[in-house]
Amino acid sequence: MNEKSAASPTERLPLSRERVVQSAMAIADGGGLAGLTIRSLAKSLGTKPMSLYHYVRNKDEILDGIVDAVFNEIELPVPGGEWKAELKRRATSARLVLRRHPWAIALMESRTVPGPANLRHHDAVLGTLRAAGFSLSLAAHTYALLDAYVYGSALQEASLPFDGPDSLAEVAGPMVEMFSTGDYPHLREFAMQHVLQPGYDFGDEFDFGLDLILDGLAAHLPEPVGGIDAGAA
Amino acid sequence: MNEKSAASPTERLPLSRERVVQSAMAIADGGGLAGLTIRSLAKSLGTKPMSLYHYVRNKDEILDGIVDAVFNEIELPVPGGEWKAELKRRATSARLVLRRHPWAIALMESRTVPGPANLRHHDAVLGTLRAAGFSLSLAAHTYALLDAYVYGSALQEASLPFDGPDSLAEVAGPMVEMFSTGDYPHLREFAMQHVLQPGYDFGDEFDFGLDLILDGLAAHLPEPVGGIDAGAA
DNA sequence: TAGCATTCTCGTACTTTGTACGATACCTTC
DNA sequence: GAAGGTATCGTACAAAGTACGAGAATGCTA
Repeated sequence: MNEKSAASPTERLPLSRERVVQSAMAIADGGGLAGLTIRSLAKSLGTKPMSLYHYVRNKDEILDGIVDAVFNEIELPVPGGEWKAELKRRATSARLVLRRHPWAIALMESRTVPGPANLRHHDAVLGTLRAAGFSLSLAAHTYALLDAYVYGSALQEASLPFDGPDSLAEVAGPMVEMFSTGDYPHLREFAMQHVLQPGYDFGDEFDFGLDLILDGLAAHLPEPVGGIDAGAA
Repeated sequence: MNEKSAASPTERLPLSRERVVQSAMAIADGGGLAGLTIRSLAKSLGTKPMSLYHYVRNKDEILDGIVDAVFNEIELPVPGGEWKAELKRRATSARLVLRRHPWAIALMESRTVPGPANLRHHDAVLGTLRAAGFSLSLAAHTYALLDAYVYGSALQEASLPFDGPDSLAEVAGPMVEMFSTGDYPHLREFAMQHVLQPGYDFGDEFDFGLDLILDGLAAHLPEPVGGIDAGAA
């Protein structure tokens, strides 16, 4: 009865849809999507499972919520800025965000109703492209290409058996063993001579592709009229 | 006792790991990953849930199995062939396969132990690149870039709310409504003037990016010695 | 051919999960 | 303080993965 006022101030905050989503993200970050259950979520909020259903219709709505929260973390490009730099900044940011929340990738496929952050994001990218003189058609190509690359890169990184150059050593043993059978000669060469060499970091691959794509896109743009300040003269 | 011989020949086939995996794929194709349960799988095989556990350790092993089965459907590039054509063929094939089995994309992120078809696939791609004169480092870049693009494109297609130019009309209504608020002006323009125009097919975006990437890669290759049949003269 | 061992099948039951239903506690407004 | 909405949650059920171990089928040896 009166024990409510004695609890920590943190969990005395009233429940809200926002707190539910925030907590859900924290759980997914810590224990993956599998660790996110209504019960674990309720516990982390200091409440009981059924209380959450006052703020969300069902678990799917929570998933939609955390996906949109992820989009919210991605830096938006600024329409009117130098398009290459803007797109690179947002791509790099998106990739970092997805690395921080790898569970989001799997979710994106299943959530078909975009949230407001998602829409805002798309709008900003399209705005940047249009301001830089991209035709609608070229903007469509560009958007599809860049997004596919960013998401695909995130997907690759998420499915790597290691997590940066350090823990690479941990899987090196089994890897070498697997290739010792003589099958997969090229994979073997690739692993031994390149990936397992000191200094290799898969994360570095990202920039190569991103630059290649951006440069390729630039070649598709009509000549900038002025040539000094990127946009229009 | 004697009712066994009366059943249809189809379900009289002895159970096997292969049949389990095949059936699991069929279920996932038909009803998505959510429809694939041990119970539904057992029923489709004319048996009972626990019988499956003689052939697979657990459900995860089934998921690993169907992911590798998907890789098995992708056309391998032929090392020694014209690299651009080979890579394009395998990328196109991969994308078609992933469109046929969209559930595979979500799985790829979670499965970290590659199956034999997966390894064979990687080996063939690397072999093709090496035979074409790609350095290990450039091969790594290329592999990461192409795979990211293919998987990312598949991910995009899978999360589209529509499924080809036909059913696009179905979502046009809600789309237009959503944009009528005045937010998202660029998205609005994009939807109205481009995506919702007759003839637009998102599937066409794929080739643009693929060609851009392949052309960009070609520029990174050292000059081909002969110059007749490899790259550009 | 008889007996035994191995392989395969599956009935039962426990655990974890999402969530429906309805009761309780709380907080306002008169 | 009574009334009525708002927020919380106790209980319970259905669906799913799978542990356990019993029974049936099959093959192998003598």
